[in-house]
Amino acid sequence: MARPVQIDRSKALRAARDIFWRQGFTTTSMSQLLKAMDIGSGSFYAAFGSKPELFAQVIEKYQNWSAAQWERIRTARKGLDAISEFLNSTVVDVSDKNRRNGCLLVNSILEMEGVDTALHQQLVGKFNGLEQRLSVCLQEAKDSGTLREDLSVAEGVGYLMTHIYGLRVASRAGLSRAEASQRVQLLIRMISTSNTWG
Amino acid sequence: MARPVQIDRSKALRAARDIFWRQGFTTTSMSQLLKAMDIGSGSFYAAFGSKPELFAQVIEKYQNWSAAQWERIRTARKGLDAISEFLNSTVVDVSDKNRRNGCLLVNSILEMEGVDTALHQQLVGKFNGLEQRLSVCLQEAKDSGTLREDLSVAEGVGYLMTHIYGLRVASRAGLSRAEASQRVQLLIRMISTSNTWG
DNA sequence: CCATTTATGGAATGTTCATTCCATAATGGC
DNA sequence: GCCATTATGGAATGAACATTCCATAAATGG
Repeated sequence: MARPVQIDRSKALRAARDIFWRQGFTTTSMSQLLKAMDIGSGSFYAAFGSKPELFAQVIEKYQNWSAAQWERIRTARKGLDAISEFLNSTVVDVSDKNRRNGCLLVNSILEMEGVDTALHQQLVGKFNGLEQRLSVCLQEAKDSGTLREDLSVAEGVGYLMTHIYGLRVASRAGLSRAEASQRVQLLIRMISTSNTWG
Repeated sequence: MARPVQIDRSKALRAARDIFWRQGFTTTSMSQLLKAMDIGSGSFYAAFGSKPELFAQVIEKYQNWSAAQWERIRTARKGLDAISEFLNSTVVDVSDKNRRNGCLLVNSILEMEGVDTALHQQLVGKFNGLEQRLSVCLQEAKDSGTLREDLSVAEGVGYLMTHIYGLRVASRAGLSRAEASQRVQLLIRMISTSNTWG
């Protein structure tokens, strides 16, 4: 019938994700984007709508990938172990493969505040989901006695969120994978019951 | 002799700081900037050089203000007290006066990575200075026995830096002043010797 | 192998951007 | 009160931007 689609959609989305990750949404121009995705502008607008719409799709896919990784970890581990593993896996992801890029979601929260309110809210919402998942794990830790007695679950969630944000910024400021890994170990140690480490 | 300068330089710099703080460097256009600073383009280029040069001047002034605040705190307090006071004062600054803006320096580190390498390095350097100041205070705390015995000064610095970055992101994600203040209290409690809090 | 349909990439478009140019305004010295 | 000098704000400029347009390419059914 008609000419078939040549674009490898998921490959193109991955390329888009990487350049947005490296440079941010605003700083990445359409010409850079098209070159990185290796498609022409005609195909681009047919397939993805517009630059902001593409960005939303990238964010969505990134977030799905991150949530899937969480589920994978959850099947094997519980409580602080699960949290520790999650932090380590994101540290690896953040500091190793895409060096010095931090986290696409965190970067975008900072970039979009006051610029694109709808997208900013969407991003904040994704982190609320993370808070709930952390909360479940902390409750498990409390029940099993591995969480420091004087720390409430709510306090623990705030504590962890600060670290999750902070580690991602630090990685973009130049923190190495090894240093980040040490920081993760320390922060887990600090919320564990004292007899498990001292 | 000649027509005198009308521009109130420091007022204009403050206006520029606030709009960069709210929107970031890239997203802020010259027309927005000129309107906010309330000057014409002729005066602007005569007084500040260019948009990037202005930004560097704003960063410099912001950093000087921040360093001055640190010195003020240091004259009255030592050890963990000084750190606690510094964190609280920046939390107030970050969450109260310029709501939801985070920290101009942290925002800019994320924004400038891979975009303006020179400026990014300049910013990272400013945080190295902060690390050294934190290091001195932590050593004081160790000497006076208020720092948790099992925590080295180096570990403590990393721990604090992660929090400092993280709190600023969280504030831009919507964290209230009160919540931020609680998180500061908690993080100080966690690195204090146990007998001082429980 | 032609007709139809749709994907494609590059040229064209109109807007917005940072910057420069310039006529005018405001001062002090004469 | 005029001259020299420099600040000023708005108009002019040219580059870069996101998006649209379009001639062409690539496929299938007849």
